[in-house]
Amino acid sequence: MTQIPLARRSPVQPDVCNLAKAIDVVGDRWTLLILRAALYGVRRFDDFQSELGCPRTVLSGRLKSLVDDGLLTKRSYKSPGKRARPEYVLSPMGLSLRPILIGLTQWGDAWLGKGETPPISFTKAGSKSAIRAAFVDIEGREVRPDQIRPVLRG
Amino acid sequence: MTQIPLARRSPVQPDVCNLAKAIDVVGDRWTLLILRAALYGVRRFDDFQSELGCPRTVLSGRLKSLVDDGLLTKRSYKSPGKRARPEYVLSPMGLSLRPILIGLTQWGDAWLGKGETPPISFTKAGSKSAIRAAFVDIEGREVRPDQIRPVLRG
DNA sequence: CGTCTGGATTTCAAATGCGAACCCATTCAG
DNA sequence: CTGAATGGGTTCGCATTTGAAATCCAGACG
Repeated sequence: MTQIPLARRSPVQPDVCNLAKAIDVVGDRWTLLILRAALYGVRRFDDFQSELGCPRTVLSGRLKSLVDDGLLTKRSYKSPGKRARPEYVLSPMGLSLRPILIGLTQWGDAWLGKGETPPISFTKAGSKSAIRAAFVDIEGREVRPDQIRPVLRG
Repeated sequence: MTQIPLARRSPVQPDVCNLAKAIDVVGDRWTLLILRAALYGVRRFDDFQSELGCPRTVLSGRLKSLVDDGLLTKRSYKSPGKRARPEYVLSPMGLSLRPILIGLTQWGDAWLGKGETPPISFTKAGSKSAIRAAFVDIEGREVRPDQIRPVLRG
């Protein structure tokens, strides 16, 4: 039961599509795992490395791309008595991916979690009930998925 | 100005984390591009291929994984006078990724679109004003990003 | 001075990727 | 019946990317 009508082609060419561009930037296993860690507060090369267990070459390359693309900012930190080291923190551009990664977490909870209680959930400050990713109209009221309509420019 | 406190490690081990599991399933350039096309209504092997321009071997493999993982359903279609062919349609599991891909589209519009009008946008049925990805509480009221608090199980 | 430590680059085998050509079953045209 | 066309793949080499380990490098410290 698919509401999506058959198409031979997407209505938007991949080279104009910002979704395709976004996939180019973040659509990679390691890149997404790096962003996941960054959103949890990881900032340092070796911390990323021991968290991800990925080759240092790969990590080094991905961090560089993420900095080039503007998702991470490279800056120095200095613990007293140690030499200055770079750390990688999320820029506003990177931070604004949070809703998407939280949405993906909840998708994983729903479909891959095997019925177990999710290890992490999200609430509104001061409240105990969970929040979830959704769509809202201009006044901030929820729009159900089946109410969403794509509109092509033209 | 990062509100995220420094962490040496994510609070949730990757092998328990449903975000990490989700990334394992969809965190791949081609996989995401396939899902993008599928959400636009593409269903057939050659249509995917000519849209993505990816090697047929890769496409064949990714479609197989997506079917195995439950995001796509393989079924037959038959145009009159032609022989039966398989087509790949989104399952409910795959369809429920829509909000995430739309969110990613809007992220791309905001950060990668170079100020141009996005080629595609989304509205609520019957309305003309755009909708956006956000968080809502249990009653469907928007929660601002700075109000979000993670809660660990345990 | 020599050592330690966090951050990276070099090296090289193994895996994955790519592109092109090929295969297979069916349907249609002559 | 023969032969081309069509949609959906697989096979085959080669190029790139990965992975794991070893190495390098700069500054603090004893």
